[in-house]
Amino acid sequence: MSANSRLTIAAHTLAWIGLYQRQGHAVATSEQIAGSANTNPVVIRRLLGELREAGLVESRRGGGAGWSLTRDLKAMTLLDVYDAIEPGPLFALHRADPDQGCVIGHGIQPALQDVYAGIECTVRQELSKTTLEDVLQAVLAVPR
Amino acid sequence: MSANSRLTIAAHTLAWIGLYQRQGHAVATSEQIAGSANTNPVVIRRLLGELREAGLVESRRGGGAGWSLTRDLKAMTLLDVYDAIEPGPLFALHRADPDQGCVIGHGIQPALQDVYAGIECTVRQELSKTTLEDVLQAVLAVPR
DNA sequence: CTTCGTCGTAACAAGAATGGTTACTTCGGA
DNA sequence: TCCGAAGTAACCATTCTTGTTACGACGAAG
Repeated sequence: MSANSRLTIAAHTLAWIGLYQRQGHAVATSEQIAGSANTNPVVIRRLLGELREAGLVESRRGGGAGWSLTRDLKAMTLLDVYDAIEPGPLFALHRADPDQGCVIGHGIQPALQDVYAGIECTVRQELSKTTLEDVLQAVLAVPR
Repeated sequence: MSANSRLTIAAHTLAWIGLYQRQGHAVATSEQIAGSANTNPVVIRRLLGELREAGLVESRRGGGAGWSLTRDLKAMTLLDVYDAIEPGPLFALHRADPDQGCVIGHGIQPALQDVYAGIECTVRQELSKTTLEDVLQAVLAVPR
């Protein structure tokens, strides 16, 4: 499906900020997070920008600049993150409209739309069951 | 997520062949299906090739060539189709391995893998609930 | 045994999404 | 005023999907 790693990087980022703040730091920088996630700071800033628009994080500029959470990890689910960074549907319909003169071509889109809607609904339910706090605890529980 | 329409086109194709065979025809051609789905015959043949490898359809060459189902639409679920044409996972992990020296970097992949596995499991369950016969009936039930 | 329609498949191009990188401007505390 | 980091534009490489053309392989029909 050509899956991307945006949800992964976003979860990584939020867990990192959350842990860092618990260690007494006020803000985290994109460079620190990029170091942990092994990617480029601009990639992190782009993602954090979308998370900020969704109200999950906020940023400070100037001296002592960086990113911080707007609420506790317990009050943040993977669905919140997913909605913040993934715009489109899981499955796409036809690129070009099918032949409406054909019985199948005429009815296939409404028929599949129902199925797809049901699937997206269950995915969203599943995502909403896991908080970022759950993720952080699972991370810390991994033996080293 | 850059969703594709492969599952849609495959379902369209199978429903089309199924209906066509019920109308008394032995085989369907990629050109006929492409006309209904409003795409190119080669696109259909490529998809049908993958469905054939999964054992859902078979093809005949030479005179009177074309495609036919290997079993009834009732015995074919969207999960069978999905497995035949979608190789990868729904969500990807990091492109480059995260910093293993960092607590988050070390534990994030196992932690997220569990979550992702659970989600894929529910998606598969959901897909397995719908047969291609269900799809065809839903298509035929759409008012024109 | 030739013809013809269709499969099978390679090759290529367009388009979009993702991710990485560089570079520059803007902010605001020290 | 200085400086570190955000904000953001621009560009590129890669990959996936889809569409398209082209051509060989096949096999029934005549």
